[in-house]
Amino acid sequence: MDDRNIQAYRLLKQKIFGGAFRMGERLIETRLAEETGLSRTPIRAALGRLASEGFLEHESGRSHRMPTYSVQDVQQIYNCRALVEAEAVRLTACNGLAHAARLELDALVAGMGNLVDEPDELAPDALRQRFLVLNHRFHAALYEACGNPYLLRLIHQVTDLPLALRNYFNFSSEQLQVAHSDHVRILDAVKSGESERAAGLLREHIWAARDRMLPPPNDDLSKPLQRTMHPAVDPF
Amino acid sequence: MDDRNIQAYRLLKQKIFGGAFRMGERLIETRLAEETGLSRTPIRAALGRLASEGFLEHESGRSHRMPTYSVQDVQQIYNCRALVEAEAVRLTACNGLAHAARLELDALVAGMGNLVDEPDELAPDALRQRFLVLNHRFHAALYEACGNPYLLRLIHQVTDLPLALRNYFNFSSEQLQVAHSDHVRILDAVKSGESERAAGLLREHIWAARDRMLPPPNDDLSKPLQRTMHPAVDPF
DNA sequence: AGAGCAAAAAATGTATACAATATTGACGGG
DNA sequence: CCCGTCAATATTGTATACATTTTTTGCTCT
Repeated sequence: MDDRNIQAYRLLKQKIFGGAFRMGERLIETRLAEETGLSRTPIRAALGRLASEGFLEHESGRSHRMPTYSVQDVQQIYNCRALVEAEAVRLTACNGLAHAARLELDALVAGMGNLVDEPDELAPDALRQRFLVLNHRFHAALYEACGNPYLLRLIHQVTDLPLALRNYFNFSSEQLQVAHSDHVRILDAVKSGESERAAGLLREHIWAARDRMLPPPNDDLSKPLQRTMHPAVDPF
Repeated sequence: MDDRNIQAYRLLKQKIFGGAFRMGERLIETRLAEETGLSRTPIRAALGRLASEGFLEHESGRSHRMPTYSVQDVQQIYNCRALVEAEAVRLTACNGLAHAARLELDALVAGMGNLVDEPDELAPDALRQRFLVLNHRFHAALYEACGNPYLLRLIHQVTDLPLALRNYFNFSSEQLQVAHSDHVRILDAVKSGESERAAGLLREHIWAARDRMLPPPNDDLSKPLQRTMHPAVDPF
């Protein structure tokens, strides 16, 4: 239909998370409107919403901007992730998995297992991208069953942010292997209802991801990050 | 000067948190525009932002609506509060309080102490209102020093929501007294750097508030709440 | 009466014009 | 040569008009 509001929001979110803008770059309404063929009104609404969700910065009178993240920012975001996601998985383990959820999680884990077991079937970049998408879906599916919609809201705020940042880090295939075995253990704990263990494992999993992101020893943690790669996949 | 966007946002937020709308009520753009003397554009932007922050519901083509909260919703919101606020106060205790923050917190605690010690100086409703405002500021100030802006963001999302709900619950003066002594103990723990104890006390404090909100034994926890009082104070 | 339908009214979604403000670039003085 | 000032330009903020959709109203038929 002509819900250009939704269209504009989707388009911009994809561009943002696809790495179309550099950190600190200005997102100019008129230009975006021309590029997308929409008018300024829906573009503006989408920018406002994205800013309110924390994916863009905005001060009155000036353009919306892509935020600049430092290593410290990434660490703080991952600390938030560990907090809220561990609680969600704890609740999920308490509630028990529905049949459909169990099937989906098994499929996602199997998919990631295939990727790490056959690392030569794809180019390294493509492999990483596929893994990241499956990884994101796996985490989302784990939390979906937690039963607290307000907690889910919080989770999305801090889990979607790192997606925009994945363009700034590289992962070795060993790291993917470790992540995969973490997932297996976490899912096991959830299936058997060991809620505290599941929460603990997940917390460690996120903390490990946080620490892995530390670039080569760097004096100034508040310096903006440098980008390392340009993928173009979106998990939405 | 004429940032009507900000004006509209403030005005609507005050109306929402001041209890101007019933649960489920439609917020009609043209009417709000007429009432406030602003045009539809800034009203619309403010409504969109408030919806994106979770304070209003909206589906495309229909009016923005005030959400309807059940007892279960309130419980889930308070569980989120306990989670994120306990972490924030833990961090604050680890970091240590700056001088200015310590003064402010002492003043707020003293203010609440005066209110509960002299309960007859004011009408019960006025007393409750003043206490709630000081209480909100106390909690906000406690978390401000945690050093993680992303965590602060999450906190605001779930701490501001119950403000809109305070119109649906009553508090006895004994409950205020208990809350006050909780605050004293929490602040003590923070001052002496006992981070885990501070976090634990705060978690219990929030959980107690959650359980206090349970209305008389009620079979259906997912039934919408009934309002009980009509204050008009805003802590923003 | 009450349900179903159609027309009227109301409200939202979108585009666009204009005003207010911020940004850019050129110019001149220190 | 760098810095500040001022004009030119670009961009955002706001109002408003119109198209589209939803909601209400009134009527008919059972």
